[in-house]
Amino acid sequence: MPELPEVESICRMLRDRICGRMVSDIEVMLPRIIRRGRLEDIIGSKINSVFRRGKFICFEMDNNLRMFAHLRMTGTFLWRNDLTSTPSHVRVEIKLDNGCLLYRDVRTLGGIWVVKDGYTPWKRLGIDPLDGGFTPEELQLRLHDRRIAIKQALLDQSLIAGIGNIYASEVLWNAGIHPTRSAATLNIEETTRLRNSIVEILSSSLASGGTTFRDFQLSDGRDGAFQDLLKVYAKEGLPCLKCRSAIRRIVQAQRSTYFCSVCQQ
DNA sequence: CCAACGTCCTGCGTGC
DNA sequence: TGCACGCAGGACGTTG
Repeated sequence: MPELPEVESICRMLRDRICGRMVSDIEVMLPRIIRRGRLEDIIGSKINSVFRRGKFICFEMDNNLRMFAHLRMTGTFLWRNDLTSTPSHVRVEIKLDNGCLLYRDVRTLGGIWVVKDGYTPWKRLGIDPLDGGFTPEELQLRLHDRRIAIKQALLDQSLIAGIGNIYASEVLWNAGIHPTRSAATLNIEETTRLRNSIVEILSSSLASGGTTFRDFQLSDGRDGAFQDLLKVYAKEGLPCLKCRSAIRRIVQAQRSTYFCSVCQQ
């Protein structure tokens, strides 16, 4: 499940390959992946820039067109210099003048939007954790009136944009905060710890993203080096790395949460 | 406004 | 062995 570090890593690697290149052809194998607009409209366009907004990827074209992509659970972009060996589950092919960009998505929950005005595929997008404005005070401001569990608040993209289910558990363990705590009950010390854990974990994961995705084999996040950095996610029953007590798993809002009931209060 | 829940989708692991 | 079932979860629409 690509979260901020994975999506940012993908953007950075796509940038070198496709910026300045022209779209020569399009093939859509699964039409419902295209959520808005017609992908064929970008044929003949040159790609000016690639950037990330939360977990969305934005491709900016030279003729006022934009293509957004969201990878959801299993989406990924693969680069091929030629199409001699096509991987499975490729839903969209975007042929450029120097190779081919493949959108691969096993569970097909992801989507692509093609727009020409100021339309964005998101409703409300919260602050980016790697943005300079993401201060403890800013986080406190966004959490102080939320009575939902802090774990759920971290997953709310309209509050903070980019954290997914894996890093939500990791961040709370790092900050020593219990996942079921109401977001509004965090004091400024705890909020500061949480803010620092978010920045630290996302940054370090991003830093190791380069090695994870070398050869442009971008995976769904479970296959990469990030797996080795995880401290609690999917570690139920294993000893906590701080206190050795067993990591527990609970379900919050139909999603798994992993935590240490001793270290996290 | 907030909060909770259903929906979409397929590969894989489990149990009988 | 084969099959049915449940689980994984991101974002949005609907409902309360």
